[in-house]
Amino acid sequence: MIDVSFVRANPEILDVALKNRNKPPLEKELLALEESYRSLQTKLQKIQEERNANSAEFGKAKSKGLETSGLQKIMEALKIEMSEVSNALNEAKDRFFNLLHTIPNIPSNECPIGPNETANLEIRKFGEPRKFNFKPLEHYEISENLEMMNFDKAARIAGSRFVFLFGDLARLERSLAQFMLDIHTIENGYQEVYVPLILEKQAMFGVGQFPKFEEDLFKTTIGSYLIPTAEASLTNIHNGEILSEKILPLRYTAYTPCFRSEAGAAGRDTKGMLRQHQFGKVELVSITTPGQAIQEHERMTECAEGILKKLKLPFRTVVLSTGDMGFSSEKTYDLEVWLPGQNAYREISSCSRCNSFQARRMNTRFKNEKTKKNEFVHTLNGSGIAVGRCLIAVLENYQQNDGSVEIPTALIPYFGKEKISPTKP
RNA sequence: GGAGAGAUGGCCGAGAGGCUGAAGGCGGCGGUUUGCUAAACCGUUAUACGAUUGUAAAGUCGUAUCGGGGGUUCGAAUCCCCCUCUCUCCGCCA
Repeated sequence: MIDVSFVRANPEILDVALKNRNKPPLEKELLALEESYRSLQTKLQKIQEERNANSAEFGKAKSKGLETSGLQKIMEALKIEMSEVSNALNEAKDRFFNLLHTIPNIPSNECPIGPNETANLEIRKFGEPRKFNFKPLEHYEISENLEMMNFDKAARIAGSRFVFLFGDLARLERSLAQFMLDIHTIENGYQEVYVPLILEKQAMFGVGQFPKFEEDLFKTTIGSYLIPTAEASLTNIHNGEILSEKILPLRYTAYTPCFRSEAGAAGRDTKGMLRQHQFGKVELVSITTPGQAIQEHERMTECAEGILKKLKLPFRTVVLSTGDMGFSSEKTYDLEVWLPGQNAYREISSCSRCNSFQARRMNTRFKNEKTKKNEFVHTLNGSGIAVGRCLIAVLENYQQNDGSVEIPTALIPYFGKEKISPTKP
């Protein structure tokens, strides 16, 4: 969540930020709610102070065997007043925090301002889209010809937006994940983590999934939620902790399935496995000091880009505009991979800098060595990268005229052979 | 799932209605002694929020916090209820 004292000290900034995110202004309302809850809090504290003083008095009088009925009357009156004020305070607090918790992060001024993805800014491009001497197919056409990807069978038993991968395609998914994890752990210094896939409400709140985006999550019968990304599990590793500055930055990576209800996506990307309720993703998370965050963001983005480069998949990197950014982010780079079958660049990784927005929600701090004060850490997350979409990209970019698919050179040691061919000719 | 025992500061651990934000120890920080290190000794050492002083650094006062929530009481770390988690034993199980 945002820092309210910052909002108070810097008028206008919040409303401008909200406008850039296509949201109505809230600053006035937020500050008024805060004011009303603060004044009630002060009032309650004064009553408590009086109560404590009288109570000490009462104890002394009692031990001396003095008359206490007068004091007792005062205390009883105080008690009633206290419970009234405290009820009012709780209501005011709820109103204030309910609003605060739904306010998105304030975009950095490095971000292009614009209403949606059309305002995103391309900052670099890698690779040239391959020239085909035949009409490139979409990934599901290639896969169905190979008879290794099946949506009908999945729909029959799991519903829409699920998929079966068979044989070499299942192996491709697995080898891509292993390839990515090896690079991030061995070359990029991330620690591999095996994580819970079901998290409690509190943890989802910490990373900003809750309460505003609850409908995007799958809820279990015990009231917990399936993770929509390993970011949720990894970022929460240090939930509630005070870290030593010396150990920062911390870098974590995990390969997990991700579960998304895709509540608002009805009708979008319904063909193929571009948008599924369940997909594999290798995630990168860094926890840093405020001073390290900007450089770490660049580094993390380069780590994600490195995967696409090694696989020789053409892509471009864009800075998301204010209107296209996620709730918790102050700046986001998207990597968009070239899909010849679609003749378009499509998102395959998203690297976000969240400053203290998540840390404040999780209450994750570090002790500043110089000032000896506890400060909120900064958190960053990025896909390193989405495995399901990467599989699509490999299929479409490496498809051959005869229906087979070549395996990128860097992946051959993981995949075990150089080509995927139809099982039955 | 059943039975029992627990949860106290950075860590260990006392406290069993008021004098307890909390003994003692460890660790950390500052200092004295010292050729250096070590040791010894002395001092200091929670967080959040509010009010207030100050240009600021910071100070002063107050409130809350002993796993979480509720209750009893003039007053709760301490008594009662509910929940969560940990440990031990039993059952079940990849």
